[in-house]
Amino acid sequence: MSLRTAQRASLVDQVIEQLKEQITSGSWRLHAKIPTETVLAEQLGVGRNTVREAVRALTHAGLLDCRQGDGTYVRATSELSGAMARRLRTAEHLEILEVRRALEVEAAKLAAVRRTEGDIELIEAALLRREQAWVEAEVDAFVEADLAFHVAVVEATHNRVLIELYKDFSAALRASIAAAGAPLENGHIPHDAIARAIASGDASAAERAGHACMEHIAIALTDTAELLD
Amino acid sequence: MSLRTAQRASLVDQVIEQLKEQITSGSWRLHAKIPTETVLAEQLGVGRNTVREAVRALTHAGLLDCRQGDGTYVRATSELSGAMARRLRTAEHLEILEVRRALEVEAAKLAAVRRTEGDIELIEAALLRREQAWVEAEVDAFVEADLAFHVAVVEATHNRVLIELYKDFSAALRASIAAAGAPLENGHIPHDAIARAIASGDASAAERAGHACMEHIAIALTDTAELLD
DNA sequence: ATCATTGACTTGTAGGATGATTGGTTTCCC
DNA sequence: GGGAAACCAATCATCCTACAAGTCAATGAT
Repeated sequence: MSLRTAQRASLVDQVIEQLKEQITSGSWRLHAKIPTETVLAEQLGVGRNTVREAVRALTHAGLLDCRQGDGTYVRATSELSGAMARRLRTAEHLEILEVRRALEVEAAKLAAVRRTEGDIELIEAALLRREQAWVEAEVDAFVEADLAFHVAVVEATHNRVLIELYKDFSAALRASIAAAGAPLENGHIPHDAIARAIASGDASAAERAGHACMEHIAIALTDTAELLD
Repeated sequence: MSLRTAQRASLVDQVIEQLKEQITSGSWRLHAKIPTETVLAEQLGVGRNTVREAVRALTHAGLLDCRQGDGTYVRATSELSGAMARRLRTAEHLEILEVRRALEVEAAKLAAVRRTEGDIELIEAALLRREQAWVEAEVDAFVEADLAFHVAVVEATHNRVLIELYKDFSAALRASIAAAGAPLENGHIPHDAIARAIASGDASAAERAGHACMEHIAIALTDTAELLD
């Protein structure tokens, strides 16, 4: 047996896990204020120092944000999204797009094979919201629904590593999109072909549709870049 | 060690910075035992709780390792992929492989188009080291050269986002491989086809070779999994 | 209405007390 | 002498109280 792989979870580590659970599960939303240290200590049945050490660890990891005299807030929903956001901010759109292509095309392919009925429903619901926001020209709702669609596709792969990686990525993406000003011309990009291919379980069609989608975005990107010149 | 009592940042953050400084500067080497909490508190002129919170933050980040009743040791000299490593530790090999496939196939395709002469040299050098380690049956050197090869391919894309993402990923991968015991049967997997396709600038050949490589690994994985049953 | 004051609440820091765990030392028995 | 058990000191783990410092909103005087 290997040396100390399974060491007894310390109290602080348990608290860290529970706090992370609250964040990732959505019980504590982004920018929400979490209970005070005293309350948390009571609820979790541990001392305030234990809570503090856990909160400090998550603060250093970028998930929480403590303000003396005010409270503690959720800064990010995952540990990587903070670092990722920093990274993406200085990156070129084309570079980001190439990574998206890598992840999303593979995701579409896998999703076509593994999707459940529930996955299909989620994907189509997001697609519907996306189109509705498109005809109503609601930028925020459109971006949100667009990201929700892609996340739903990735979740249909049931690959936890891929899902978490992509969620971090898309969270950073949202910031990037919002900062750059969302180009609503992307509305006509054929997302429905992806959804259909996944629903029908056709992996190669899903791959082709994913590639086509990314190709459209690449073209839209270069178009807007030319417009800005 | 010098101790300052500036007040601009919080005390804990200052202590975190000073501890990190000791680690990255090399004053505390890898696997070295660091002073006890009490001593650190005295040296830094802060309370023991402050030291504890700082140590806890670095422990959670993967830089330190606390052992009750023994002491605290330096576990790593950089926190680049602490979160990623934690995540991959609980993941299935197949899940990780699917993400690798997504990133590496796209990387091979892009590298075929963008590689410079220098990239080709690095790739082939890594390939050479890999084969040499294979015939000499040196496990550590083989794993190192194998990862170096893939990193070199990714770097040939000249996509900074992809490069950093993959580097974090592969660093975590190394730990995972080392923990699982490297299956040296993977030696026969055709990496040279990827290298040739990239050198000749044939993107679709590179894509096919990348897929083939991942396919081989997948088969090797399921084989070893069956052997373990 | 405006603005300074106050007070409640919250996080930041300090330090002590006690328990749990580890590693080394000593002792004791054979 | 050798080995095992008991012991002890060092260290981290947790909890506690106390106070400092910061924020925010209600209060009340102007």
